[in-house]
Amino acid sequence: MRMGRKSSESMNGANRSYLAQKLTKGGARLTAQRKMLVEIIQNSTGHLDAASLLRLAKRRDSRIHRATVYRTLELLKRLRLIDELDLMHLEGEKHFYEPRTRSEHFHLACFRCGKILEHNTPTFERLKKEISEQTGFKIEVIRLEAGGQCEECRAQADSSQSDASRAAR
Amino acid sequence: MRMGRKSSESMNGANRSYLAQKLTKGGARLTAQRKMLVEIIQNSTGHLDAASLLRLAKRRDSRIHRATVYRTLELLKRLRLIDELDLMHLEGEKHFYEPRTRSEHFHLACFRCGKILEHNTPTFERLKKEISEQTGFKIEVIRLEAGGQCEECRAQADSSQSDASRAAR
DNA sequence: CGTTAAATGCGAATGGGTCGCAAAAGCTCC
DNA sequence: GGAGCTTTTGCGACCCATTCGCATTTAACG
Repeated sequence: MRMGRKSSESMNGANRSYLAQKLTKGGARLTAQRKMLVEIIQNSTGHLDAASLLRLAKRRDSRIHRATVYRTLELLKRLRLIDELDLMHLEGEKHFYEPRTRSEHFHLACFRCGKILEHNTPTFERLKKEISEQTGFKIEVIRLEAGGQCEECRAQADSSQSDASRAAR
Repeated sequence: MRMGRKSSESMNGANRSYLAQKLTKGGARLTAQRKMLVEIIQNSTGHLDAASLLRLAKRRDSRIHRATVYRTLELLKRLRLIDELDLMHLEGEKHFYEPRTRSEHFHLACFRCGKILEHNTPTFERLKKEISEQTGFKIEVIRLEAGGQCEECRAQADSSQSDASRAAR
């Protein structure tokens, strides 16, 4: 393919075979673009949207195309290597992505300051189990998101006007 | 305004004052369009998207505009009269809406047959409480959605090919 | 009723995401 | 390690849900 890259970069042997295994199982090919995109996602700290991912990828190889990013995200989603988030549409309709390698958690989006908190409790695990048991539904993907006010913003809000008068209009 | 309507329709006095109260609290005006849209949403059984809502509204008054529907949905969301759902993007990126009058529940979207199940358990309530207690976050909106396979589709899937080979590519 | 700020209709614009196609690159098998 | 077949990529046009700016209309309050 078009990318003259040294295949070292920041991927070690172990990671590579893991990815290769995941990607090639079933017919998906391990292309330079896919390797690069997965690397970027794995190494990123925050929550990436498609446009940011494209921007970062273009820094390594400017020839990569938007469509490839979207197609790769779709693939990784199907393979369960990443999760797709909406983050309560705090920043419009775009989606965010995070690797599934980290431990499970859900997201709390502060409507005031825009901060995204990650959290988890054993009750979430229990809830998932109950859902399956009670409904017979096999959960493949689950997304829990809340919007509201973080602790800091709450403190500020208390000394300001009421929510109701701000909400209407 | 442009709509020559008898203000009776299917809204009774109690509902009307409830809406009037909710809408006018803080400056929002009780227009004929808003009353109509809220009525349609309240009386609808399934999950409405903006386009369906517009279609239904046009049946009552063809002059209502798309933008009004979107603006009203935005308003109702802010006033907490409706919840916005993504339903795991089973049908593209559009949003669905449901009145908050029904009791709380979350949604399970079957990737196979497209069915949307509604469910709830006391553990969900407990989870919300724990989130607030543990993080200090004040939850204003919460959305729990799962995607996977419903009981019926699971039975069928068992006698068919494996998930993995279907997912890759 | 008259006034005035808010809401509507309109159509153009935006923005995230998708598609069809020809060229290019992985994979497989020898 | 190259031929040959299949998947993937780049590309740009396209799609679809949603938003915007502005002139006109209307609800709400006096």
